[in-house]
Amino acid sequence: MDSIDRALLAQLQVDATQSYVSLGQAVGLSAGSAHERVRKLRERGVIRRTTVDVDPAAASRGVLSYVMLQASAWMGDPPTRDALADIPEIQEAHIIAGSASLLVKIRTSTTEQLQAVLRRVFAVDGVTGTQTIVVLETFFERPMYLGGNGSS
Amino acid sequence: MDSIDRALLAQLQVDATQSYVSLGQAVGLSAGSAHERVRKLRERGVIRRTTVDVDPAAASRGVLSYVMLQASAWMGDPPTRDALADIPEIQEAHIIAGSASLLVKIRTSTTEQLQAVLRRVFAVDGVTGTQTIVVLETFFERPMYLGGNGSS
DNA sequence: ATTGAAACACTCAGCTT
DNA sequence: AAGCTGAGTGTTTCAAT
Repeated sequence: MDSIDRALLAQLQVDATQSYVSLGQAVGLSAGSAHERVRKLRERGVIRRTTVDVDPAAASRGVLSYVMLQASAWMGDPPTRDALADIPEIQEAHIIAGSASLLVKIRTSTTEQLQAVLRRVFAVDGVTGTQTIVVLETFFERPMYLGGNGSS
Repeated sequence: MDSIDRALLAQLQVDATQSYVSLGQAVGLSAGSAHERVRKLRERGVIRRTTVDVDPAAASRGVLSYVMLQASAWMGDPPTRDALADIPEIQEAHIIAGSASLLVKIRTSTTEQLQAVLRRVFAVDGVTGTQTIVVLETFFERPMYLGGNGSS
């Protein structure tokens, strides 16, 4: 992971459809070398996948909320994980430090559907309470920053 | 936006590198027709961009936190937006309903660097308080669910 | 890391349903 | 309007340097 790899990642974050010729130009490498580096980044799992960023509103997922879950016991185990993963509207699930135990990110089409999802969340073993944060407007959502310090 | 478009989006979310031949096979269309539909999805902004999913740990961004900001005044305006956007470690910023005013997602390499970012956040005009949630472990982060109901 | 060549995929125009 | 087909172009991919 040197500065060229980071530059390649930054380029791909912005546009993963560009050719290896333009990728190479952007980082000062031939197309073949750029290709080889990207191949290795994929192989090593630094690049997890190439994906498409879908507009939530266009996909009828205009309601975004974050829900903090209180738990009666330790919930950092596979059964909890799987129970949450079974709820498709949950996009992220994290174990957190602080007064709650878990934080989940939920996207639904309406607040009615959010309510239905919350009902399912409440039914997950160990969940004793929820605190819901509804997003009114998203300022921005962007790729992870790769600049600044980088080791290895 | 019919069921074929949704199937195409679901396919691309999982793997945006696949050929239009395989995309077409997955949804029962020729490569040319699949291509034409994807082109229109991009044109209409349903597909915002094709990007690469980078492993945060590999990119020295292993510390994930969510910070809720209390505000002394309305912060839903461009100056606030821009001030937050100027902090590269902030990956998302949302206006929220509830006791706080804003929610931001921050990725840093260390908790020390998180502290430095929080100092910058506190310096943003109108911010009167912060509540930080540090993620201990991420269960999962996955693409937005596109199934279920879909209109238009 | 580069080069060059072969294989492959994308792209577009014209045609059909 | 939407899908199919086929030819031409550009890109990926790989072996040799």
